[in-house]
Amino acid sequence: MDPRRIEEACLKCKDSCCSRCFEVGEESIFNCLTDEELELLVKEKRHVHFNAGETILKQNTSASHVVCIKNGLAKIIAEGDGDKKLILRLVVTHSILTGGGIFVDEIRHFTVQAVTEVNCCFIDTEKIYELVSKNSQFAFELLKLNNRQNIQMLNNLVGITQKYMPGRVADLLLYLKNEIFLCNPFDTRLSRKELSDMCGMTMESFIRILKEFKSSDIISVDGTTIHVVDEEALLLISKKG
Amino acid sequence: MDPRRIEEACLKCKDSCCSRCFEVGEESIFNCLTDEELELLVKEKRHVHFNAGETILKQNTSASHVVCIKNGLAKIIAEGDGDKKLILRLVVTHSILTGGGIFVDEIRHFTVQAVTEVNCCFIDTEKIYELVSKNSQFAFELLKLNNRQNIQMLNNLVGITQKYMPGRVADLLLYLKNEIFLCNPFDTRLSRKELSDMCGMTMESFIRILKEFKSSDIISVDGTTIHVVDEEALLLISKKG
DNA sequence: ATTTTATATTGACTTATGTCAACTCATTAG
DNA sequence: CTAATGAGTTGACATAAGTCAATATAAAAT
Repeated sequence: MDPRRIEEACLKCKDSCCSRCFEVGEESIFNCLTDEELELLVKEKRHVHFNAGETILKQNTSASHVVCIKNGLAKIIAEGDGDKKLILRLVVTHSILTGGGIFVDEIRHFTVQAVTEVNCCFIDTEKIYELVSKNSQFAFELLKLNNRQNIQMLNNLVGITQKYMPGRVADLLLYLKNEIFLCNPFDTRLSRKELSDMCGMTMESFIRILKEFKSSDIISVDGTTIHVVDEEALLLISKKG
Repeated sequence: MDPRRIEEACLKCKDSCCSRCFEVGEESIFNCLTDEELELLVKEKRHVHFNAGETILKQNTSASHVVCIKNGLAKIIAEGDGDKKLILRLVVTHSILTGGGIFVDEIRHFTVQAVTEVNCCFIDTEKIYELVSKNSQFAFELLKLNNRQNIQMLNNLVGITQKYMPGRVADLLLYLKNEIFLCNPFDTRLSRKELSDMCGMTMESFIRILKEFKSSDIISVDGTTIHVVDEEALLLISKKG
């Protein structure tokens, strides 16, 4: 099939097609799809733009779509009773959000909110089901994705239950630097409250620990920008508890 | 294919075959398999017996097999640094353990230990891969299983980070009664240390809360046997934090 | 520039939870 | 039968972390 067919099928969102939501050569669960399958995916998908702060997916609503992030930064929030929140992880450019329970109860188990501007596609869950049954490699990729999230959450759970606050903050900083922003002075765009919600503690506690790290010359902070000066020290703090 | 062929292929473990590790009509990820596929699964699987306390799977070893529990009770443990442990959940008769990261890094991310006597089958991971590519319904079932575990862990994570100890103990008791033992005075077979490791707190703290619940006539306890007297009260405590 | 508003920071204090040590109780070993 | 081991229980105390209130800073609005 001519690649231009795909282009054509996706007039509204131009280069935002899932086919090129990912760089050439980049790993993606869509790589394994044939042109025909890709067209099936693309045909009815919708491209949506969100401003910073807007809610992309809301917890407890029905999981009718899978979201594929073309560019931007978003946070995944588990909303508890009251106004208690836990930010599970961040999702960046080129991520796929299956949304928690698409194969179980078709309900979203978390909220996703844009941190920066976010461009993404909404893909009908039905299409995903169809692809799983048509293309076993795709099923495999989805299983992988699921597994990875499972492992990440497990590590999170162990960290949060077994480490003291400095260890958790160290883990957060390492996560932001090495897994999300991939550069060193990095601008989180996240408030102290949001950062503290990522390691399950109060904003005040988080600030105090950040201050400790600053005065120990482990990091330097300027607004929402953080510079990891002594990564070894962070690794040590993470290990020790 | 004659069902007796399967029987024959599984001489050593008789009625412990995956085909009948599950009651007739019971939901199982193996239900969707054809006789031929079932034979593939059964042909090289091995039936293993464990005594109480024995380790079935060990964290950080390579995930070469999937385990299917024919009968018995086992606990899933995430081992942290030092001797810190977190019991993630229990697995009972008719459970399947995919082991954390079979599709990602082929490493087990948790330990599984027998609480009672456990009879189970070890199925080669390769066979699972083969079935995923052959039978899309099976892939679907695996995705479901994965999703369910993901959601359970998410709820766990939110509970542990956002609830005070009484709420977490209440959740544990409700979980044991309604999801694991499915009867009311139930014998957990678990020590106080193990129970406390399930809700991420010290044994001493756990005992104190259990005492509170006893003196409030919410539960009664006899050794490892617990009787939930006032479930409404537990639900209330769980809600309130 | 000045007011307003939200976020960040700091300090004083409270409390939930962990730590340590003593003691009870049941079970097993000698 | 006693000793010994280990789990369960309790109390006194220490501390990590949360709460509340005050202040500082930055951002936005007038």
